[in-house]
Amino acid sequence: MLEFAILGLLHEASMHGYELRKRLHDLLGTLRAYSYGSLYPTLRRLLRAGLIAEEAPEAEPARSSWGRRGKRVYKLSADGKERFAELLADAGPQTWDDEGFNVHMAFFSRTPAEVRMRILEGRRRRVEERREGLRSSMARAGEQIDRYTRELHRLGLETSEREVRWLNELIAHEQREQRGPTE
Amino acid sequence: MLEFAILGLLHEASMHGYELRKRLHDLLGTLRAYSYGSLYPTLRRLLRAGLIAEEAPEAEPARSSWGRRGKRVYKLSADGKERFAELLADAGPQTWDDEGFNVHMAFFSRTPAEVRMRILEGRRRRVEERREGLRSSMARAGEQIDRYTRELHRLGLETSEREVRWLNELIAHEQREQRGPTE
DNA sequence: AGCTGATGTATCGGCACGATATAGTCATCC
DNA sequence: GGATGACTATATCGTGCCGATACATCAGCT
Repeated sequence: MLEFAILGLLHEASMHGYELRKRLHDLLGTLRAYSYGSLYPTLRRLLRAGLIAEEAPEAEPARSSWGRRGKRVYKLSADGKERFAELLADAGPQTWDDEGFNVHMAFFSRTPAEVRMRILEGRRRRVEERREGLRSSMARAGEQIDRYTRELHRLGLETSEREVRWLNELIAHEQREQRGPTE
Repeated sequence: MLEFAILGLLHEASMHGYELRKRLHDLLGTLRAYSYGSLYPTLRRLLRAGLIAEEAPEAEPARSSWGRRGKRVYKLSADGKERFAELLADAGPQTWDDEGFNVHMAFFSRTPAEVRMRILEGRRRRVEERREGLRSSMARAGEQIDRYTRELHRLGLETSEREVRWLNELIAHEQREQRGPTE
């Protein structure tokens, strides 16, 4: 997932790690941390795999003897663009869970319309399952259950219901666009 | 966090791994997976640490030569109860994030009242921060931003606002209880 | 000149994950 | 009676992500 997010951000512009992390943060809110403990190892992995490359450091010739460890700027390689396109076209199970859905949605404007639709519908199914799970768990043992757990379930249920409605609106909008994009 | 959840569940009743996992699931919904890949290693860790113990297998003398690998039933040890009490009394930062808060709230009826209050208030602060982050990010760049990202932020903002209201109600309820428990 | 806070790269141990293997039990259906 | 499949149950492997921490650079302030 981090790989996908990094590829997508570098697709917009070349960046160094620190900036990448900030962009990840306001892309995903506090949903995920994506701290340096995962960012830098992933960056190295992508480098080794040849999906990203290090940009030349602007002809700045070895300032001190040890060099200033200075800003490594990463850019997307041709392979990386291809890989990103593959991931964009994917609508598998990992695209309906919380973090996967958020990341994919952040890149929706570059996602093919029918893939968008499948992701949206998959996500809806997933949230509906959660909603039904909570409903039945609240119906079972209506009284004897712990007050705090009940409150927790109530909030979860309302949140699921709202998300389903939100998804319905998005899906309806997509359908309208597909039928008559210029109308 | 898993450690805390396991200790809490075993505090109610002795159980084997499979059942433990089911109970974890309807405790936490689909928020966390807590698959066997984390459950069994954690169980072993707790065994080694002496916080839980294996219950005697009911005098069933080696049914076949290799034995039926049968049900390992775990129970809380004295140390484990102590450890659970410590964790119950904790209201640190990890109790305000999504998974931590959910687990702690599930054991709220066994949590001291003032710890409950501190957790609730900490959680509220956390959610308010998220809410403010989303608000400012929506205010910044009001137009130019991607339509899908905007929708994502809108849902997140509404969800945060609802959760803050929900927390306010819970906190008010706690205060009422603390002032006049029997009224 | 010295402090502070933001920028920036990097690693460590540990926790949790999904996938997968293995195996016993029980009901159902042909 | 024996095949099939659903459920119960234990266990491990590789991998990804986490928080904490360390270490540097640099701009602005005082």
